[in-house]
Amino acid sequence: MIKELKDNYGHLFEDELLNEINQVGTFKEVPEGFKMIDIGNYVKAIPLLISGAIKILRQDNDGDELLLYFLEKGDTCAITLSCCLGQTKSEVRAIAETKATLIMVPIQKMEEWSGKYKSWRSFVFESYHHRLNEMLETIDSIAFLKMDERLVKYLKEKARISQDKIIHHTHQEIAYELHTSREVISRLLKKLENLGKVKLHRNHIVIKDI
Amino acid sequence: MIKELKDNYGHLFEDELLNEINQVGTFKEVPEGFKMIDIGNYVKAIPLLISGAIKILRQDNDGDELLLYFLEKGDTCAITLSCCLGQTKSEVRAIAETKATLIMVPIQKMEEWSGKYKSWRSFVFESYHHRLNEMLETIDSIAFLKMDERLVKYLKEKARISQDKIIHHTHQEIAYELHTSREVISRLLKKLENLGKVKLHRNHIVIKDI
DNA sequence: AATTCTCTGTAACCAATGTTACTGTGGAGT
DNA sequence: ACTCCACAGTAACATTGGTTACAGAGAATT
Repeated sequence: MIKELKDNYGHLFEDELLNEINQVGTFKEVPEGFKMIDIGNYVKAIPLLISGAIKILRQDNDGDELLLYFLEKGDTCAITLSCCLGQTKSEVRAIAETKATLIMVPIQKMEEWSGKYKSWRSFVFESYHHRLNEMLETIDSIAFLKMDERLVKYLKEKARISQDKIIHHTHQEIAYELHTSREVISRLLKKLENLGKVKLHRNHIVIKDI
Repeated sequence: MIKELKDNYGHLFEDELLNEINQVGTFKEVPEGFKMIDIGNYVKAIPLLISGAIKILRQDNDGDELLLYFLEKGDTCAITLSCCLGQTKSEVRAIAETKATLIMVPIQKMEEWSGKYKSWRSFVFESYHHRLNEMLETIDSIAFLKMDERLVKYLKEKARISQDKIIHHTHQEIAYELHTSREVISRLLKKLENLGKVKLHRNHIVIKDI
């Protein structure tokens, strides 16, 4: 494991901390679509993402979903961190967007390292900062953008995250993540296709120029 | 100052830390409507709220506003904290919702105390946790609720924050904070009045039963 | 090949919200 | 008392997005 650790977190943490992580952390590989945390779950470990992407979703009481943001290489989940500390239930769902590898660190280390390593504190604070900004970005999108703009933003982000011009989702799946209906997404995608920005296929969408 | 400190933060911090805060912090009183931080400002001090309430607003490029949440007694602003650390500009605007008193702590102390006092770390983490949850709550409202439900929630929250059944706002002001138009608010308020839930007046609204 | 199932396309309609335009009204200032 | 002005009421209309309903096209299964 130590190599992946160094490659991804070596510039952040001192050797001593890297060694500690290496000792107590467990390496984990999850397939695409793997449900890592569900709403109401208690969190037992802090994930440090090595590769791949995790999507974080919010769900209301009626089961309606909304995509909040993605975690990428070098990220950890700030919401998880605060769940660890407060020993509270998760307010969000985390699902592997792509195949992902991560290191799981037992939550007891969280507080211990926060006192001991300045770099760990910085990492945690930085992570919170990053996450708050992602949340603001999400709020901007749903508050200030129209659905067509949100869809374009969504497609761009998906393409970036998966490093692939082909979005492997059905219209229904996109509709869930943007919290709208399939018909609306079909309608807007067709408009984008007519504008030459995408090419629609069964089960996937090719990004051309957005 | 030490009395206010003890009263509001005595249960959180050990005496040594309280003394340090007392030494380096400056007491500040701001009137209702005072603009404490604007978008793009750099943050020079961490506010610890003693009394009153601060509203946190988001604004998009077109100047459209949206109320995010309130800070109350015992709270600090997590967004401010992360701005301090990263030395980045504020992404939000902070305005005193009521007359407020607070203690301003120089940002250098942030990192120093984080290493030194467990209680300070807990406070900061707890604060982030709280703020992330407030953000989720805000997202829920704008993503999952209709405008009439959002308005009711808004009125309740305003009444709670100001401890007053009378909301001293014009329809236009409410419209800004909910990011909609004055006409929409007037329409919905009139419905609420017809249902006997509020009583409308010029420049204020009396909450009756919501 | 026939059947079934999922996904997509699309029209028609409805509900919620935003916009335009105008009226009335209470209070402040003269 | 008169004028002015910010605020509130409201109708009519436009737009966006959500819903219903149904058709057709692939893909998978029998």
